[in-house]
Amino acid sequence: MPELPEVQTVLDGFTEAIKDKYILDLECYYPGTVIHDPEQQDEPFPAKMISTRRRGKYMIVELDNGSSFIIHLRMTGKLVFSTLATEPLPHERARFILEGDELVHFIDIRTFGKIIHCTSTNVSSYLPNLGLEPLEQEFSYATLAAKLKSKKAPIKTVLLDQSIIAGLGNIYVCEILYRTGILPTTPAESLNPKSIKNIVKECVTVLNQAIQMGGTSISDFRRIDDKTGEFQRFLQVYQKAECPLGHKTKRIVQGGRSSFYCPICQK
DNA sequence: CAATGATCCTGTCCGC
DNA sequence: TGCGGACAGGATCATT
Repeated sequence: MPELPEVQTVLDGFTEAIKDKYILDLECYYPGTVIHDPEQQDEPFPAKMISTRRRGKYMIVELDNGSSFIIHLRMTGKLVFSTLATEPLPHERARFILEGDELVHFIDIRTFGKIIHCTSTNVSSYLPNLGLEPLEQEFSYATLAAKLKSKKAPIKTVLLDQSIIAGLGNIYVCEILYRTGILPTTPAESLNPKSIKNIVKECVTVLNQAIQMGGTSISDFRRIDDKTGEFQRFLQVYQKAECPLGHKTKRIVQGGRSSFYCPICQK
Protein backbone atom coordinates (compact mmCIF):
# COMPACT_ATOMS: atom_id res chain seq x y z
CA MET A 1 0.00 0.00 0.00
CA PRO A 2 1.53 3.25 -1.05
CA GLU A 3 2.61 5.52 1.78
CA LEU A 4 4.85 8.59 1.60
CA PRO A 5 8.01 6.82 0.29
CA GLU A 6 6.05 4.84 -2.30
CA VAL A 7 4.15 7.93 -3.43
CA GLN A 8 7.42 9.85 -3.72
CA THR A 9 8.94 6.99 -5.72
CA VAL A 10 5.98 6.87 -8.08
CA LEU A 11 5.93 10.65 -8.44
CA ASP A 12 9.64 10.77 -9.29
CA GLY A 13 9.06 8.14 -11.99
CA PHE A 14 5.97 9.88 -13.31
CA THR A 15 7.76 13.23 -13.42
CA GLU A 16 10.55 11.68 -15.47
CA ALA A 17 8.04 9.97 -17.80
CA ILE A 18 6.10 13.13 -18.68
CA LYS A 19 8.92 15.67 -18.53
CA ASP A 20 9.09 17.81 -21.69
CA LYS A 21 6.38 15.75 -23.38
CA TYR A 22 2.96 16.82 -24.44
CA ILE A 23 0.14 15.11 -22.61
CA LEU A 24 -2.44 14.51 -25.33
CA ASP A 25 -5.28 13.06 -23.31
CA LEU A 26 -6.47 11.51 -20.07
CA GLU A 27 -8.88 8.63 -20.68
CA CYS A 28 -11.04 7.08 -17.98
CA TYR A 29 -12.33 3.50 -18.06
CA TYR A 30 -13.97 3.25 -14.66
CA PRO A 31 -16.69 5.64 -13.50
CA GLY A 32 -15.42 7.85 -10.73
CA THR A 33 -11.69 7.29 -11.17
CA VAL A 34 -11.21 10.57 -13.03
CA ILE A 35 -13.00 13.53 -11.53
CA HIS A 36 -13.35 16.77 -13.47
CA ASP A 37 -13.53 20.10 -11.72
CA PRO A 38 -16.64 21.93 -13.01
CA GLU A 39 -14.50 25.04 -13.50
CA GLN A 40 -12.06 23.13 -15.66
CA GLN A 41 -12.23 23.95 -19.37
CA ASP A 42 -13.38 21.26 -21.80
CA GLU A 43 -10.31 21.08 -24.05
CA PRO A 44 -7.28 21.17 -21.78
CA PHE A 45 -4.96 19.14 -24.01
CA PRO A 46 -2.31 19.06 -25.32
CA ALA A 47 -0.46 20.43 -22.32
CA LYS A 48 2.92 20.07 -20.67
CA MET A 49 3.82 19.56 -17.05
CA ILE A 50 5.53 22.52 -15.43
CA SER A 51 5.93 21.13 -11.90
CA THR A 52 5.13 18.15 -9.72
CA ARG A 53 4.96 17.97 -5.97
CA ARG A 54 3.76 15.73 -3.18
CA ARG A 55 1.59 16.63 -0.20
CA GLY A 56 1.19 13.69 2.15
CA LYS A 57 0.10 10.81 -0.06
CA TYR A 58 -1.26 13.15 -2.75
CA MET A 59 0.62 13.83 -5.98
CA ILE A 60 0.02 17.19 -7.62
CA VAL A 61 0.97 17.71 -11.26
CA GLU A 62 0.73 21.25 -12.55
CA LEU A 63 0.27 21.82 -16.28
CA ASP A 64 1.16 24.83 -18.41
CA ASN A 65 -2.49 25.54 -19.22
CA GLY A 66 -3.56 26.52 -15.73
CA SER A 67 -4.87 23.10 -14.76
CA SER A 68 -3.51 20.40 -12.44
CA PHE A 69 -3.92 16.71 -11.75
CA ILE A 70 -4.27 15.52 -8.18
CA ILE A 71 -3.51 11.80 -8.03
CA HIS A 72 -4.14 9.55 -5.05
CA LEU A 73 -3.25 5.84 -5.30
CA ARG A 74 -5.14 4.78 -2.16
CA MET A 75 -4.43 1.11 -1.49
CA THR A 76 -3.80 -0.58 -4.82
CA GLY A 77 -3.24 2.22 -7.31
CA LYS A 78 -0.20 2.12 -9.56
CA LEU A 79 1.17 4.17 -12.42
CA VAL A 80 2.76 2.03 -15.13
CA PHE A 81 4.72 3.37 -18.06
CA SER A 82 4.51 1.69 -21.46
CA THR A 83 4.90 2.34 -25.15
CA LEU A 84 2.95 -0.59 -26.51
CA ALA A 85 -0.50 -1.32 -25.07
CA THR A 86 -3.59 0.02 -26.73
CA GLU A 87 -6.37 -2.13 -25.23
CA PRO A 88 -7.02 -1.42 -21.55
CA LEU A 89 -4.82 -3.56 -19.30
CA PRO A 90 -6.31 -5.66 -16.48
CA HIS A 91 -7.60 -3.29 -13.78
CA GLU A 92 -6.64 -0.26 -15.82
CA ARG A 93 -8.91 2.57 -14.67
CA ALA A 94 -7.41 5.45 -16.64
CA ARG A 95 -4.45 6.33 -18.82
CA PHE A 96 -2.40 9.35 -19.76
CA ILE A 97 -1.61 9.48 -23.45
CA LEU A 98 1.68 11.17 -24.24
CA GLU A 99 3.22 12.28 -27.49
CA GLY A 100 5.24 9.63 -29.30
CA ASP A 101 2.79 6.78 -28.53
CA GLU A 102 3.87 6.67 -24.91
CA LEU A 103 1.38 5.85 -22.17
CA VAL A 104 1.12 6.00 -18.41
CA HIS A 105 -1.51 3.55 -17.14
CA PHE A 106 -3.40 4.03 -13.90
CA ILE A 107 -3.90 0.48 -12.63
CA ASP A 108 -6.04 0.05 -9.53
CA ILE A 109 -7.52 -3.30 -8.51
CA ARG A 110 -9.76 -1.97 -5.76
CA THR A 111 -10.79 1.18 -7.61
CA PHE A 112 -10.38 3.52 -4.66
CA GLY A 113 -7.71 5.61 -6.35
CA LYS A 114 -8.60 8.96 -7.89
CA ILE A 115 -7.31 11.39 -10.47
CA ILE A 116 -8.80 14.85 -10.09
CA HIS A 117 -8.39 17.28 -12.95
CA CYS A 118 -8.97 20.81 -11.72
CA THR A 119 -7.85 24.36 -12.26
CA SER A 120 -4.56 24.96 -10.50
CA THR A 121 -6.14 27.62 -8.35
CA ASN A 122 -8.62 25.05 -7.04
CA VAL A 123 -6.10 22.39 -6.00
CA SER A 124 -6.22 23.18 -2.30
CA SER A 125 -10.00 22.92 -2.22
CA TYR A 126 -9.73 19.27 -3.29
CA LEU A 127 -7.19 18.37 -0.61
CA PRO A 128 -8.34 17.47 2.88
CA ASN A 129 -6.90 19.01 6.03
CA LEU A 130 -3.35 17.62 6.03
CA GLY A 131 -0.92 17.83 8.91
CA LEU A 132 2.85 18.10 9.20
CA GLU A 133 5.07 17.09 6.29
CA PRO A 134 7.53 14.75 7.98
CA LEU A 135 10.40 15.54 5.59
CA GLU A 136 10.03 19.32 5.80
CA GLN A 137 11.55 21.77 8.26
CA GLU A 138 8.20 22.24 9.98
CA PHE A 139 8.39 18.69 11.39
CA SER A 140 10.09 18.97 14.77
CA TYR A 141 9.73 18.09 18.40
CA ALA A 142 7.87 21.34 19.03
CA THR A 143 5.34 21.02 16.23
CA LEU A 144 4.66 17.32 16.81
CA ALA A 145 4.37 17.75 20.58
CA ALA A 146 1.79 20.48 19.99
CA LYS A 147 -0.22 18.14 17.78
CA LEU A 148 -0.10 15.23 20.27
CA LYS A 149 -1.09 17.37 23.23
CA SER A 150 -4.46 16.36 24.68
CA LYS A 151 -4.84 13.44 22.25
CA LYS A 152 -6.12 10.54 24.29
CA ALA A 153 -6.18 8.10 21.35
CA PRO A 154 -3.42 5.47 21.00
CA ILE A 155 -0.25 6.77 19.37
CA LYS A 156 -0.68 4.21 16.57
CA THR A 157 -4.04 5.71 15.60
CA VAL A 158 -2.81 9.28 15.96
CA LEU A 159 0.23 8.76 13.72
CA LEU A 160 -2.05 7.33 11.03
CA ASP A 161 -4.24 10.44 11.19
CA GLN A 162 -3.32 12.45 8.09
CA SER A 163 -4.38 15.69 9.73
CA ILE A 164 -1.62 15.20 12.34
CA ILE A 165 1.22 13.95 10.11
CA ALA A 166 0.65 13.63 6.36
CA GLY A 167 2.02 10.57 4.60
CA LEU A 168 2.37 7.79 7.15
CA GLY A 169 0.48 4.53 6.71
CA ASN A 170 0.29 1.26 8.56
CA ILE A 171 3.69 -0.11 7.59
CA TYR A 172 5.80 2.89 8.54
CA VAL A 173 3.88 3.64 11.73
CA CYS A 174 4.48 0.07 12.94
CA GLU A 175 8.16 0.36 12.06
CA ILE A 176 8.61 3.76 13.68
CA LEU A 177 6.98 2.59 16.91
CA TYR A 178 9.19 -0.50 17.02
CA ARG A 179 12.33 1.54 16.43
CA THR A 180 11.39 3.98 19.17
CA GLY A 181 10.42 1.20 21.60
CA ILE A 182 6.91 2.61 22.10
CA LEU A 183 3.84 0.40 22.46
CA PRO A 184 1.21 1.22 19.82
CA THR A 185 -1.46 1.37 22.53
CA THR A 186 0.20 4.23 24.45
CA PRO A 187 -2.12 7.25 24.69
CA ALA A 188 -0.50 10.00 22.59
CA GLU A 189 -0.84 12.64 25.30
CA SER A 190 1.07 10.50 27.80
CA LEU A 191 4.30 10.33 25.76
CA ASN A 192 7.29 12.02 27.37
CA PRO A 193 9.44 14.54 25.45
CA LYS A 194 12.17 11.98 24.85
CA SER A 195 9.71 9.62 23.16
CA ILE A 196 8.34 12.38 20.96
CA LYS A 197 11.86 13.41 19.95
CA ASN A 198 12.57 9.78 19.09
CA ILE A 199 9.46 9.57 16.94
CA VAL A 200 10.57 12.64 14.98
CA LYS A 201 14.07 11.23 14.52
CA GLU A 202 13.04 7.69 13.53
CA CYS A 203 10.25 8.93 11.31
CA VAL A 204 12.67 11.01 9.24
CA THR A 205 15.28 8.23 9.18
CA VAL A 206 12.88 5.47 8.16
CA LEU A 207 11.12 7.54 5.49
CA ASN A 208 14.39 8.72 3.94
CA GLN A 209 15.79 5.20 3.94
CA ALA A 210 12.62 3.87 2.34
CA ILE A 211 12.69 6.55 -0.38
CA GLN A 212 16.31 5.65 -1.07
CA MET A 213 15.25 1.99 -1.44
CA GLY A 214 12.44 2.89 -3.84
CA GLY A 215 9.71 2.14 -1.31
CA THR A 216 8.39 -1.06 0.23
CA SER A 217 7.00 -3.75 -2.08
CA ILE A 218 4.56 -5.48 0.23
CA SER A 219 1.75 -7.08 -1.80
CA ASP A 220 1.82 -5.43 -5.20
CA PHE A 221 3.58 -2.09 -4.98
CA ARG A 222 5.83 -1.44 -7.96
CA ARG A 223 7.72 1.50 -9.32
CA ILE A 224 6.49 3.05 -12.54
CA ASP A 225 9.00 0.89 -14.44
CA ASP A 226 7.54 -2.17 -12.68
CA LYS A 227 10.63 -2.72 -10.54
CA THR A 228 10.05 -3.63 -6.90
CA GLY A 229 11.08 -1.38 -4.03
CA GLU A 230 13.56 -2.86 -1.60
CA PHE A 231 12.66 -1.47 1.79
CA GLN A 232 10.71 -4.63 2.69
CA ARG A 233 14.11 -6.20 3.41
CA PHE A 234 14.53 -3.73 6.25
CA LEU A 235 11.17 -4.17 7.93
CA GLN A 236 11.57 -5.19 11.57
CA VAL A 237 8.03 -5.89 12.81
CA TYR A 238 5.45 -5.29 10.09
CA GLN A 239 4.00 -8.73 9.21
CA LYS A 240 6.96 -10.36 10.97
CA ALA A 241 6.63 -13.34 13.30
CA GLU A 242 9.73 -12.28 15.22
CA CYS A 243 11.49 -8.97 15.81
CA PRO A 244 15.21 -8.66 14.94
CA LEU A 245 16.11 -9.78 18.47
CA GLY A 246 14.17 -13.01 18.02
CA HIS A 247 11.19 -12.12 20.23
CA LYS A 248 7.76 -13.26 19.08
CA THR A 249 5.76 -10.30 17.80
CA LYS A 250 2.09 -9.61 18.53
CA ARG A 251 -0.70 -8.48 16.25
CA ILE A 252 -3.62 -6.46 17.54
CA VAL A 253 -6.36 -4.52 15.76
CA GLN A 254 -6.60 -0.77 16.37
CA GLY A 255 -9.11 1.35 14.51
CA GLY A 256 -9.80 -1.60 12.22
CA ARG A 257 -6.16 -1.99 11.20
CA SER A 258 -3.48 -4.45 12.22
CA SER A 259 -0.69 -3.26 14.51
CA PHE A 260 2.43 -5.38 14.71
CA TYR A 261 4.71 -4.88 17.69
CA CYS A 262 7.19 -6.58 19.98
CA PRO A 263 5.88 -6.89 23.55
CA ILE A 264 9.46 -7.09 24.89
CA CYS A 265 11.16 -4.28 22.92
CA GLN A 266 8.22 -1.86 23.12
CA LYS A 267 6.99 -0.45 26.41
C1' DC B 1 -15.74 18.29 19.24
C1' DA B 2 -13.90 13.62 19.46
C1' DA B 3 -14.18 8.81 18.91
C1' DT B 4 -16.07 4.85 16.63
C1' DG B 5 -18.17 2.27 12.74
C1' DA B 6 -19.65 1.43 8.10
C1' DT B 7 -18.48 1.94 3.45
C1' DC B 8 -16.13 1.49 -0.90
C1' DC B 9 -13.75 -2.84 -3.74
C1' DT B 10 -11.53 -7.31 -5.29
C1' DG B 11 -7.71 -10.63 -5.01
C1' DT B 12 -5.88 -13.91 -1.90
C1' DC B 13 -5.89 -17.17 1.55
C1' DC B 14 -7.88 -20.36 4.87
C1' DG B 15 -10.96 -23.95 6.61
C1' DC B 16 -14.33 -27.32 5.64
C1' DT C 1 -12.39 -29.05 -6.21
C1' DG C 2 -14.95 -25.40 -4.80
C1' DC C 3 -17.36 -22.50 -1.85
C1' DG C 4 -18.03 -19.06 1.88
C1' DG C 5 -15.95 -15.96 4.78
C1' DA C 6 -12.22 -13.24 6.67
C1' DC C 7 -8.76 -10.09 5.56
C1' DA C 8 -6.13 -6.29 3.49
C1' DG C 9 -6.70 -1.00 4.18
C1' DG C 10 -6.88 5.04 3.08
C1' DA C 11 -10.09 8.19 3.37
C1' DT C 12 -14.84 9.75 3.86
C1' DC C 13 -19.17 10.01 5.73
C1' DA C 14 -22.56 8.88 9.30
C1' DT C 15 -23.48 7.93 13.99
C1' DT C 16 -22.82 8.03 18.89
